[in-house]
Amino acid sequence: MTLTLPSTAPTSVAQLMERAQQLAGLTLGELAQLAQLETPEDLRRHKGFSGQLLELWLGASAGSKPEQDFPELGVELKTLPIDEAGRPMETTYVCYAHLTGIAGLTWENSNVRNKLHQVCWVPIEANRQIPPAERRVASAFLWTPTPEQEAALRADWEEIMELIALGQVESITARHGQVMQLRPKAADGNALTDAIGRDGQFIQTRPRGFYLKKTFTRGLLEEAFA
DNA sequence: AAATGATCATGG
DNA sequence: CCATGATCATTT
Repeated sequence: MTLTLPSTAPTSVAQLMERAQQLAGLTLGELAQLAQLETPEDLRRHKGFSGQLLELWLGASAGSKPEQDFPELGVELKTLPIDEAGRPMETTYVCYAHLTGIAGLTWENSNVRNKLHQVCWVPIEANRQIPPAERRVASAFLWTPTPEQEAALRADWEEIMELIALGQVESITARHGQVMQLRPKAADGNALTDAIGRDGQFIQTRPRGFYLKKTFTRGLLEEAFA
């Protein structure tokens, strides 16, 4: 059978995962060609290529929205670059971190929890030695945090958000958090945004985002393929 | 070698 | 600038 681009969003989680599973074993080059797209020689200036290609193949709504990729299904799509041993090569970006107006924000209504409540992970071979076009999509899997995983995510989120609320954002480094960290997330070092300063006043600082640490996503791969 | 901090492209 | 898609590249 011929693989064709979906014209509509999946209507069920099962259909989404079925679509994802059909992509396993194919290369990014093959998927790009079938979608009439060019595969970049390297991802240096095309960092979002893999993710956007998979969005297309799974029927995710295009564009940038602070919501899930499949809002009707409550599912977020994440590609996960893996090495030859099947381990994550990079941390995983979760979402932008608001640095002001966070009073009353709780884990339950946070963007992080919303995004990670249900994720369709699509591992992709990503060894730097393999040209993007030859990288293969691996077996996708659906994940919902276990109570233990959610507790760990929540603890990190609460620790980091409290520091932000207390005006300590500039003292937060990627070393904070056991499974999730806060790191710069911007076009360049000149980007600045409002944050709360040490004395409660507004300050300008580099925009930040939440990222899942590799040890965490490595665990997800292990439990999915154990 | 691994991890942290920095950066690239795109659309609204 | 915010937010999406992430990976790059310098520092440890």
